Amino acid sequence: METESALQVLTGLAHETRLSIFRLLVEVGHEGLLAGEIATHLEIPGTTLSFHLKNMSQAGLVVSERLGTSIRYSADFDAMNGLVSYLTANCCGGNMSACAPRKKSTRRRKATASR
Amino acid sequence: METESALQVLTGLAHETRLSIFRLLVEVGHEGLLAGEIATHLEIPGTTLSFHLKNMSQAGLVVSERLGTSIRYSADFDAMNGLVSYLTANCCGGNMSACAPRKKSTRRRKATASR
DNA sequence: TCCATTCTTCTAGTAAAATAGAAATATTGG
DNA sequence: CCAATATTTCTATTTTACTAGAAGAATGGA
Repeated sequence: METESALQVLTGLAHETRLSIFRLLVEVGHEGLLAGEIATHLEIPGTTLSFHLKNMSQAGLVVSERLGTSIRYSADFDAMNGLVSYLTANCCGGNMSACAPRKKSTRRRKATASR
Repeated sequence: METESALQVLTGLAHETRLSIFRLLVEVGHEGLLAGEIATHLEIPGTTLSFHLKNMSQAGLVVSERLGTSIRYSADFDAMNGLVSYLTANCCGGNMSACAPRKKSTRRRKATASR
């Protein structure tokens, strides 16, 4: 995965509405939902939904199929799975074990709590 | 992980500069880099870097430690790992195997736009 | 063909995020 | 205490993203 597409996937999820859409589609599984069903479920206008679905579709987060006058959308896990590999590529200069979730005993949080 | 913090993590990575920062810190490993080293490496002004590091710090993507007049930043994988679980939570109504990379499915449902 | 559905694109207005200079802050050494 | 260094916060400006109404396009039925 290239930086460009990793950014698309991240941007495709980094919005409250789009994250809701994705998780909803993840929950229902491969059969997905019709655009209208998503709009009703999340209570957002169709035009707004369409804007986000286009974004997510280009990012590879969802796939669509037309069914009559409706369009069925479903989550595509491939983009998300690829993202994780991308984020940890060349982790710790090749020493992957250092990237494993650290144990609590060795974890160190920063002392200066910003915000 | 809650939706709010998942969004913070995603937003924390969904920007070209911040993604570069994160991957750079992932590569160098636990020892991290000083803020100034990051700025030099990525060729961005210190104020811009600081803006992004604050963002990422609040998202839990990086941790910092002061070393004299410098501040050392390093990647924290916990937030990213938690994100993946969050994204696939309740996947396919509990049928996790359905989330594995899929084969070409011809399954199809009747187009009823009810609800 | 004409019409009702369903969804998308167009468009313009609104909101949010990013940039970077100037000023401020924390630290250490003299 | 003062100066030098590294970084952050403040601020204004610019850029990008989101929203949603109106209009347009695809589909299937009568």
